[in-house]
Amino acid sequence: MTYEMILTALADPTRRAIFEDLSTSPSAVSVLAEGRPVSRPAVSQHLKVLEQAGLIKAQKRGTTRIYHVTPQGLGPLRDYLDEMWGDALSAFAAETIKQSNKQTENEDA
Amino acid sequence: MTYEMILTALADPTRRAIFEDLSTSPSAVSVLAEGRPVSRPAVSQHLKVLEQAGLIKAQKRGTTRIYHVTPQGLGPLRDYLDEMWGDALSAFAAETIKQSNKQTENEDA
DNA sequence: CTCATTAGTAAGTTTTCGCTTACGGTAAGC
DNA sequence: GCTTACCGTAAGCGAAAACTTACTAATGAG
Repeated sequence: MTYEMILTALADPTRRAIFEDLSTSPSAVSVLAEGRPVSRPAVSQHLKVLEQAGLIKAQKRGTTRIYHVTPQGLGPLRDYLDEMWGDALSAFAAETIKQSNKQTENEDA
Repeated sequence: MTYEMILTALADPTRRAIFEDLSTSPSAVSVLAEGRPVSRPAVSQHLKVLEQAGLIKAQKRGTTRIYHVTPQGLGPLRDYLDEMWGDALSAFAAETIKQSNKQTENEDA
């Protein structure tokens, strides 16, 4: 939901790999666990974190649960990044102007 | 440098707060540590992680070191996000078409 | 030269987190 | 109904990470 949860969710390598897998095509839990060096419950726990972050959702079909990526899941992080990017640029610009002014003051003296 | 390092760097709340502070305006280490519930060495260690991720840089001035945000520091993460965003959308679209086809098959039968 | 200020580093501790094993719960097949 | 397959949850463990308390280094002021 929030960009903080998305960041912590994508910070872990295993969890990020699962998310990237799901970004290609939806898949069941046991299938996701097959190709990985971790157990199936570990994958389940990772899926829970990803789901709480709003990145994926489950779709029950019998006993199996098909997980798929949420289309706008990365939205909050994207917005946060845009905001920070703007702040960083303006902060850098402001500092450049500041330096320029100091330079001018020195020239004045 | 890489988007993995940026993700792990921004995942920690304290580190993210420091980065957001620096996005507003450059600051020295002791100043950054003042308003926070952690010690100054802890801040130093966080700054090291942020610097290795390419998000900030230091500027020596006497004994003090002024840290400032790198303008293009968030670039790699931004690129990664754009790529994942595209994948997520196309995966969702592909699944929608798949469902639509299955629906048509049922209608044919 | 001495002392004070600023900050990075080392070592040790505490906490967090990812993983495993074990268990419970639900749906399908015989 | 009984078994099998699939999955989430709980509890416990070990490794990683964040934090603290020293200590060391470098620069400026007196």
